[in-house]
Amino acid sequence: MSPPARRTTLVDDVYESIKGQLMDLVIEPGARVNIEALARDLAVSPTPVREALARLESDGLVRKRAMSGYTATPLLTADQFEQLCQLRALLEVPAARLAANHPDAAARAALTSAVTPPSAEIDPTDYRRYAPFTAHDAAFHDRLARLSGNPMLADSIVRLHAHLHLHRLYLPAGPATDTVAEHRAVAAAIAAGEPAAAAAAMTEHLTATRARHIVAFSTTETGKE
Amino acid sequence: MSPPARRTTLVDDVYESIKGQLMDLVIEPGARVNIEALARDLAVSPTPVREALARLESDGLVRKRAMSGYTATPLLTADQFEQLCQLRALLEVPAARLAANHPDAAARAALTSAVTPPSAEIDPTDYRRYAPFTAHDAAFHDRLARLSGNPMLADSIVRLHAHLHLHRLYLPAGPATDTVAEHRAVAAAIAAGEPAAAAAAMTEHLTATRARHIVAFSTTETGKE
DNA sequence: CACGGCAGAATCCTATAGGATCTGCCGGCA
DNA sequence: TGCCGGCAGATCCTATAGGATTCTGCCGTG
Repeated sequence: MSPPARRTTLVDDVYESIKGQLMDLVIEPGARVNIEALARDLAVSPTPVREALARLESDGLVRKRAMSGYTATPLLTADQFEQLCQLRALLEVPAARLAANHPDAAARAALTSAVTPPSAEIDPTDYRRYAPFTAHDAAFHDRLARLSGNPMLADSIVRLHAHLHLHRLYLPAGPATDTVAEHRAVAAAIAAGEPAAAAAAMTEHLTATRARHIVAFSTTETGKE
Repeated sequence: MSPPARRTTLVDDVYESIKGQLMDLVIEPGARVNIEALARDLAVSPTPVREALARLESDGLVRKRAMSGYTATPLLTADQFEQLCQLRALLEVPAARLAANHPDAAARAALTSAVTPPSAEIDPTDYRRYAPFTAHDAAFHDRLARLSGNPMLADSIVRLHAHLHLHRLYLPAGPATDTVAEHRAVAAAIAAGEPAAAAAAMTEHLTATRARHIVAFSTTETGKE
């Protein structure tokens, strides 16, 4: 009965586990990732660990140097953070516009329920057991992205959230109440089916978010590549 | 002297090789990917093949079903192709605008030299030994994306090209001369440092490209997920 | 003729072993 | 003091083996 039947592969479990450790900062940005040590921690062999790391590399969460192993992706520099904000605006503002045009009014309204920050409503099977609020924020943006009706657009957006998340854990940032209020404005415009208002609210939110986070770079500058 | 010194990992070679086979349609979309068969072909063990496939999965070129192996990602449906075009417009039009604002005038002008379709100028070390023209098209868009000055934006754009490429190989599409002419217009606007004109030219190009390719779906509809 | 079940083969997934490479430390020399 | 070369330990990369699971073809039954 020890391993009688597995409905999921070890590699998948290991992948989620390592991803969680990276998101929780158990493995700090820039730190070297020891394959055998991870394998011992997870009580598996190095083989599935290597495969999981290969996937995480394509996700941009770790980097590989030939014959030298993996390292956790370092934090973004100030320039890179600016570029990330710029890219978010290019993707998420149109996503909000599209979501407001979604034909299913009920689905649009359901987004409003996602703005309330319930700390206990987070799916425990998901890998997001880390800092509750930043996970909630990511969940809201993910739902909105999927509501755009363009899965490829949603994937591109979701892919960016991992990097943002790491920075949020390094600073307390501005008051969460502001973020919730901005989310509420976006959700309201989408529920009302007003694309222009939704786009404007999202632009406002992203601008405010950038302002809340950019101050962290003035004090602690990593400077690393 | 058999394997005296390797400056690159076997996994990297295998990754590029499999990617090439997918791009060349040696492995057809939707086909099952046999790990051991690939390992025999490449004269390596299954271990590096598995690791390469894990990376390709994150790239979206293959899919994994637990306990059942990998399959090459099927061709896009008509809906997905529309979504891809929409996403390209969101990313590449701003990229053209940014490229036109690039401070280095020489770099902007260098893009113009990339519009000529020299079939022999393709880097042989690159994995793009497949259909020459579509590779040239991808190279042009890649260079333009990098010229935007936003590496994250460029990565998001490049990530979309793989899927587009597969479709280009399934149809002769419209005359290549049109594509080259459109590229020339985009490059000229960027070289001249005119963001609005560059954005307009890119919009035109993407619209025309979509029109050239969308007709292929009316005849052969895969219908698969 | 259609459908469900079963045995064999093929394939996948994980663990382990061994050769090759890199990193850190230590002593010698300018 | 500062720099360079070499050795030991740790780590990585690849190959191979074996248990577990899935797929395929065949047979029997309704």
